[in-house]
Amino acid sequence: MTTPDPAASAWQSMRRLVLELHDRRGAVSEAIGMSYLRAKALSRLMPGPLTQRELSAELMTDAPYTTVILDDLERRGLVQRQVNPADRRSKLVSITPAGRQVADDAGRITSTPPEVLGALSKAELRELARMLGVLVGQSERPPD
Amino acid sequence: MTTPDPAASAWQSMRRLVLELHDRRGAVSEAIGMSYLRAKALSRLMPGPLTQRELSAELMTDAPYTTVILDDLERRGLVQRQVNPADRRSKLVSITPAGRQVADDAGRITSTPPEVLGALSKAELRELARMLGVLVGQSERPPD
DNA sequence: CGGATTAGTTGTAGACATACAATTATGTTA
DNA sequence: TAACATAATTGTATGTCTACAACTAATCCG
Repeated sequence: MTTPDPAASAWQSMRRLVLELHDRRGAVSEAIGMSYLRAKALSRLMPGPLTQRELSAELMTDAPYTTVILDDLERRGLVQRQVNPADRRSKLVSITPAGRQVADDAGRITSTPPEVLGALSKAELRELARMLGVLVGQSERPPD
Repeated sequence: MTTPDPAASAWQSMRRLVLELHDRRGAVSEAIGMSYLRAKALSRLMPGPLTQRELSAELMTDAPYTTVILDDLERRGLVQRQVNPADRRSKLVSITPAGRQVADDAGRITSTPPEVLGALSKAELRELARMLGVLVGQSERPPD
């Protein structure tokens, strides 16, 4: 027997839960009638407008494909592009009310926790959420 | 302020950690020179041979695409197909030593926990691993 | 035996994503 | 102003995945 490494075990369980046992990405695509990446683009625009360059970075796509995605979303009336007054080379992409509607539908699916979380007590869930919150916070913080 | 739901918070943090902050799928594909799905196929064959039908179910792919994937993996010398002596309609797919090598490389990348887990104490990590283990176990168990 | 079922293969079509080259418009800087 | 850099677009090529239809071979069952 190898000594179990709790960090490795936790990480592998997390991956298994998110990527396999409770993957919601297919359900999202089906529910809103567009690819997961398009849904992700809408969700990134919820807090406020972004330039295409910024959106490219969020989605990890190159500029040409970002154009393709936005052409699609704009045709559907879910986003708007307008020239950035501060730098007329770039365009600010903003989400429309219809786009918010779709993003909300998608968000409802992805963010609803799997029922199985009920297997833990309220106290355990609070502790779990706290620890995972720390990990997210630390991951977002640039390393010192 | 809405009352924070710890289950929803935990789930969203998990998704964010796995899908965004520490996604390894791109790195795996790049490292081993094939798609993530092919890597996943190899990993599923590690415990032992499967029929193509069983492998299809694991990968959530239909039979024709499973054939395509296996043609590719076989051409690379990473898997072997042989007629199942117990049912000559089906074929048993087994991983080769070269395939194990590749699967190990991929596994090393996906299963290495992000350094940020060091932000939690040993005791916290044990508790985190325990709770996530419960969730995985419950998710795999068919609902009563 | 003969019909139905199952496992796998071949082929086709299309959506989606990645990558790169070339171009236009705008902005920055020497 | 001229040279260069940046943002976005257009176009092309390719890899990947999903879905379906049609087929062969083997098995099961009435």
